[in-house]
Amino acid sequence: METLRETPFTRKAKEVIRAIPRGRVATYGQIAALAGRERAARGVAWILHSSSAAAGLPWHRVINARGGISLGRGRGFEEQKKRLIAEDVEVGRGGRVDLKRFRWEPKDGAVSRSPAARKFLRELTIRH
DNA sequence: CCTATGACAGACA
DNA sequence: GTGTCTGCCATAG
Repeated sequence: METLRETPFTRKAKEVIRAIPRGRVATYGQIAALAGRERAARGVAWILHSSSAAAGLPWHRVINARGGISLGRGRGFEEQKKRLIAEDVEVGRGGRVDLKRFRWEPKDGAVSRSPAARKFLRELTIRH
């Protein structure tokens, strides 16, 4: 695990992650979009796999776009599942979470408004 | 500048 | 549903 360098992106991404409420989850791509970088999902993953940055963040509320826990068995999967269940998020076989029910849907003001964030929120509304 | 490395996402078979 | 492939991006050397 490396130490993370503080940049505007990492700062914003961490802000977004901190804003995820207890009992809800967000995807890597969602965090990236809300942080203003629609396609930087891998950048978000980089931030989280760097323990120095994950410390103090509700990292367990971040899952992949398929609604699954991305950590491997024996490499954090069990811990993440346990933490989610502890806040009443239903986690099924293979670490599956129903995004339709547990995805965090930030209201205006919950997160800074970048074009990417606005687009994400708009598309989320359309899906409803 | 260049290469390597992901807790990714989407498209497609 | 699974497996593969490709594009993408931030960050570290």
